[in-house]
Amino acid sequence: MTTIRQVAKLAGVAPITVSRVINNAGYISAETRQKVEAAVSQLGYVPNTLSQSLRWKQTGMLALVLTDVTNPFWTTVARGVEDAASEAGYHVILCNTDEFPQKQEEYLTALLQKRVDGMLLVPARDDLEDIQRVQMLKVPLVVLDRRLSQPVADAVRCDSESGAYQLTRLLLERGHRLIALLTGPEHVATATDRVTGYRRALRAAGLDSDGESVFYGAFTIQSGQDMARQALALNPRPTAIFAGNNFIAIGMMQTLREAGILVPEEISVVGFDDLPASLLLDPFLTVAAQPAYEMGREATNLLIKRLAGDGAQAPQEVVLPVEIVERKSVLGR
Amino acid sequence: MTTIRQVAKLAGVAPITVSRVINNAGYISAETRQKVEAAVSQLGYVPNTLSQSLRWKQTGMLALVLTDVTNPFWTTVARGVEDAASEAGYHVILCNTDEFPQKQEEYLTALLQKRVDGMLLVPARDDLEDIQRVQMLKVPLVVLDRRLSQPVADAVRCDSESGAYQLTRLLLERGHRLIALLTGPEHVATATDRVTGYRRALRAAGLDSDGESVFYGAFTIQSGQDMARQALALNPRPTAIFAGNNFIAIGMMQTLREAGILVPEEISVVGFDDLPASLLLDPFLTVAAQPAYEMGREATNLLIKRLAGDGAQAPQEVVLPVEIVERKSVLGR
DNA sequence: CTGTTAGCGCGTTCAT
DNA sequence: ATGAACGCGCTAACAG
Repeated sequence: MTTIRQVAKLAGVAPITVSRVINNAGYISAETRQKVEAAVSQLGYVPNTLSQSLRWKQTGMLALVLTDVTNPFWTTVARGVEDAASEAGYHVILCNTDEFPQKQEEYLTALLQKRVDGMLLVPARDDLEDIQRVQMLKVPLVVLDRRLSQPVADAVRCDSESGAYQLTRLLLERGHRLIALLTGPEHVATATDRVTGYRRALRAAGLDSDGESVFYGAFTIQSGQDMARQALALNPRPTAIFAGNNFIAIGMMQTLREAGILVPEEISVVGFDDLPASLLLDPFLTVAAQPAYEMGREATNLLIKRLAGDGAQAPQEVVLPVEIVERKSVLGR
Repeated sequence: MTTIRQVAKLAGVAPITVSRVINNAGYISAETRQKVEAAVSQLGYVPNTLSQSLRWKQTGMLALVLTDVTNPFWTTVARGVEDAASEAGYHVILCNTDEFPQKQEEYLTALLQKRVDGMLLVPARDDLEDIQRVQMLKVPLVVLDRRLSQPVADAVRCDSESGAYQLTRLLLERGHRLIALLTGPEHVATATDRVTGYRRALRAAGLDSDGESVFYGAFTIQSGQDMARQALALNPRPTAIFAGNNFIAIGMMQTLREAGILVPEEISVVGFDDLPASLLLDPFLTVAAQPAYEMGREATNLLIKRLAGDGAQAPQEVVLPVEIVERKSVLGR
């Protein structure tokens, strides 16, 4: 590929002059500019960002490390990140960890080596090691979606606890007293926060721990199926099920369908995370909807603010509200 | 951040020795290796890939330029790309063009400047300029999903024409004679190829162009709604509608629902692109399903093969078969 | 087995 | 308004 030097030679000027033209820096006579621009287009010169980054000590790249873009929730978050980054002139590298801490570690290492300017991370575990490694190198990092037990970094997430509280309360108000909660892994805050909100609602309704039935699993369809089966085997059987995320909800619904149990006539259900309205012909699940796109945007904007020098500030935590969307999957009793 | 020189100094060796240890290149005595590794971990040294890329003339980055990750079809393609790239040690930069040629051009420029090793492109238009600009710079490029009128580059796509032919034939065999096709923009091959397949099926069934009704629009829900409304206004009204992609299908279904028209009792419908089974509780649309994940993988592997030096070969075209999945949205008449 | 020299492509600094 | 020298961090090529 052409270099700045070759352009300079053709234009009969010094490399630095070409550099100035390209970056619109310093004073350049109209005439020289002409010559340089002619040479640039004649040779099809494309500036090398690697070299620029090396000098400028920044790459214009952000990393988004999440669990799985295949989930529409994350897709939407990713789109929010991409849009916000793009507006600020950044590019985004996307990485899927599939919830594996090891993949996360490998990606973080690679991204640090690539000298990304900043990172957005959905932590696979509530573990500080990886995060602190990044921070040690002064690379700004925003934790996305999941609360860490130690608030060591900027974070943007939704209010899982409140959402779970509201959903549970909604069920309680409709007269349900046996509500099963199917949630994610015990080491993931979004899973446990939803348990907390659920419990708080039960307590507030005067139910003690006998009224609880919480199943921990994974945020997957398979796990949703499994947990739903277990919940249905309970005696007495729950009159309502609360699915801890969209995939669990789908798995749960599949199990209910197979078992021939009608929703909401025979059992009421609610879920966390909406599926994009666009994907559903007939949205019927009552859910706590998280503002996924905004989450992506907010997090990215926060990150970019840090990059702009807002570095030494104390970690900031942005908690976005969830919206309860009542549809057709809950019946009173 | 720490540099190789600082590590070298601490370890009491030359920078190149550190380099050798890090890259496992050349002969290094166990003792020296020890010292270097100690220094590396003591300083928390992280090699700078930018500099390496500058020397090695490769960045280990691929670009995936597509229209919109928010569409589950592209999400799945993206995941295929990511997985294949990751296995080969590449990272992926993701860019959404939203079908805007200008965005595409801007992204390509930026990606060339970043010296990505290769590109996967879903062209916003059947236009050669952007592609040739990339090729001029000897950056391998694979065209994804959409056939170009000139086969100038490697390409991986599905057999839209055959899929459309089969779907149309399926409807014809069920006795339908008035079949409306709602497709994408006229300048996008996946849209027009589906028209071609549709026409071929009609011809084969002995129907002339009077039997045709094709609507061109966009691959969006909104457009699907609009085109469906137009199709329903036809006199006589079609007995079947063929949606040219998943989003058009969703829009179409919404319109049908609003109009109170029962599927398949009052009208039969088929679609192109499956929605991931995982997202649907009750898949009922008969579709031509494209192997999205495999498309992503295949394209990436082809690209990587080119990167490995298989460069001078003639452009290769991989056409993947689509699978007709019969479900519940078609009724005979 | 280890080190020296030089250069990847570009931009800051200081001259002119 | 333009240029020369140097360095960003790293490694290939060549010593020794």
